[in-house]
Amino acid sequence: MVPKSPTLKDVAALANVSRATAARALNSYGYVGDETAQKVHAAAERLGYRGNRLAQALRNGQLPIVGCILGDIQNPFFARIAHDIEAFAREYGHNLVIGSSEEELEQEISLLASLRSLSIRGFIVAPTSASNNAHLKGLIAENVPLVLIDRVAEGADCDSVVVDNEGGARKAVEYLISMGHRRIGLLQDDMRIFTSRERMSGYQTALGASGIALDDRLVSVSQSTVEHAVDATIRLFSQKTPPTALFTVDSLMTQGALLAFRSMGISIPHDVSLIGFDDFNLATFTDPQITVVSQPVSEIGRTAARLLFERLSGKIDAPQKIRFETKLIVRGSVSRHSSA
Amino acid sequence: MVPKSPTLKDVAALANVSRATAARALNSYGYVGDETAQKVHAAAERLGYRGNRLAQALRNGQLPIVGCILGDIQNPFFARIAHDIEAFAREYGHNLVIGSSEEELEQEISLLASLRSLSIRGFIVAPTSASNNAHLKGLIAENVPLVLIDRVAEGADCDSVVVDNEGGARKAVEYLISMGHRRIGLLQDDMRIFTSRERMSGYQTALGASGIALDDRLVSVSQSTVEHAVDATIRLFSQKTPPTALFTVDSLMTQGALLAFRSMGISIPHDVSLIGFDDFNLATFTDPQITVVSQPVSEIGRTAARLLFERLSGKIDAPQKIRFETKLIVRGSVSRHSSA
DNA sequence: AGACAATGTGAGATCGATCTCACATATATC
DNA sequence: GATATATGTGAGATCGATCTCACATTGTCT
Repeated sequence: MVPKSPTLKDVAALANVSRATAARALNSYGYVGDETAQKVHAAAERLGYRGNRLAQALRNGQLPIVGCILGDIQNPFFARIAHDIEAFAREYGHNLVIGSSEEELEQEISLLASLRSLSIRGFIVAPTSASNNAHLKGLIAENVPLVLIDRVAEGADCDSVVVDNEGGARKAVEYLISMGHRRIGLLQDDMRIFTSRERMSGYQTALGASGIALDDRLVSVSQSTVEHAVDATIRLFSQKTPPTALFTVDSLMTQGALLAFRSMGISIPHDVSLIGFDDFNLATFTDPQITVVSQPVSEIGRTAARLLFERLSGKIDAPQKIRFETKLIVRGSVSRHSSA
Repeated sequence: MVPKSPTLKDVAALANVSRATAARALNSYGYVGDETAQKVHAAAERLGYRGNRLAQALRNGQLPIVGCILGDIQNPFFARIAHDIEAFAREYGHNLVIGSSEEELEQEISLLASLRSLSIRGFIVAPTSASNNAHLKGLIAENVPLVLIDRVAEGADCDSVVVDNEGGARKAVEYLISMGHRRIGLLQDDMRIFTSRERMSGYQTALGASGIALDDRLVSVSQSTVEHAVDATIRLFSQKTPPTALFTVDSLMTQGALLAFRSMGISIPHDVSLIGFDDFNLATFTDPQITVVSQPVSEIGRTAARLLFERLSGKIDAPQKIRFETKLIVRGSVSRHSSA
């Protein structure tokens, strides 16, 4: 029969002191005699005492855990973000709980409630909906440390880290237009998502500025997986007069578009030009190399974590809203389009 | 000033009953009068009472959280595993804490200790070291629910989910040999890692069976990132007599190899044949499409989670050691090598 | 009517750590 | 020597929920 984990009570008993004295000795606060402290440490060592952070948390009102609710950890962008947040949290003696909203509002709400009831210390959330955010406002109203990442939510006045989605998308589409394209397709995520709205807005603004009419037939909606993007791309390019260029709103969709073009026998950039939002591992390997709107992924997660831990350590000034710039990286997947 | 979260005490006071009665009403156990139950539920509703799982956990001795310690969440293989475990955990009312060991033994030990002191319910771990595992044996000895994933550890007698690394690697190398290759390179991870050892063993066994002498110059060690793999591949192929084929032990290394070959002007499969362990999103997109040893990623995470939750629910029979088969998927990155 | 079981409820112990207050002793200052 | 401060320690309250035991009432069976 394996004994239960040693508790402070056990340490105190072995050291022949009270629990309060043992606590003072182990945590170096208040007054403790030198000899007594040594006895307590020796007892703790002998028993293999490691403490119960659960009990600490109940007394303090907070569990040293931060929560991270993203769309899908399988998206390399979110995986990188989670990785950086976990590394940051670890440096501050915290652990990271992850939850995938899977872009479902109810699931996001449920996850937040679940983690709230664990009394975790704070949240980094990529909101599923740009507009349905009473649950986020509720957290803010209760002064729960919260940082929005990758997306913001209407009326949610708290720290946030995003990139210039609209500007990045606009530059991409402007570039395609400057290369002679007029029928530019858009591979789009759910319009409830902030980044989709912003990137769509950039797409529309660029077209509008060039006097090109919006054409709904050139926009295809896909969930953010390679598989869904393959289908959406095939739908888009099976039309009678398909686009001559495609702009995709994340790297999984870019990869899905590549697979779809291959299966359709469409050559890039000969038959169709392609620009994707967000860089990815093999973007420089594919033939041709993919032109992308890159975002500073190495900064986003870390900055969000820093903002959160600043809140956790008591910072109370106005919410910080950080918006990183993007950069159009011109590689080889765009060719000039000339109409006959 | 925002009030603190309502507690059971508040609910009991509003309903004019004791805390015990309120608890019985809200959790549907013991005897509670109908009218009393209604009053308690109405009070809870009115106060927005959501409970404190921290206090519950202290009383029960366990936090409804499971921990997942993998190498690096950015590896798509681990991202998929974490995703599936989190989804499974959520169905059982648990949350998932992740920790990246970053293939550092001390970090894995520290993470495990950290999570132990939170009294979380169980662990799924991809051990950093095949042989240094006293910390894992310690958990097992204390009957902590533990499932090893992707790798096992010597002497750690607990549930595990792996694939046939040795067999998969052997098949890959046998295939290269059958295509006439004799100088077969290996892009390898740290040899402390179980999967590296196994895949190396498969590589060696296949060469040995064909009477081909092992050549240390054909083995390059890399950490499991695209960047490191690029460097390791360049080192391997900058030799006077480089390999005519390359076997890489994970998908990030495969991608790194591709990038390295591009930068070196090496053509696949014309100049070098390539087989990678583990499939990846664009393996069928690249030109040529990459031949891979595929593992059932959609099964691994879920199976590990199922085993863990079976333990959590009281299963006490002998540890289950599951080993999935792999499959060689022949695509276009291997060509026949004929010596002049 | 009496015995026994079912029903309903509240008080307080418990989980394990932290913290405060009370008490005792030692030291410093006037 | 008296007073104030510093030092050292233990008892028990506290966090918030669950659970057990004690007590009271109601219902059933003989």
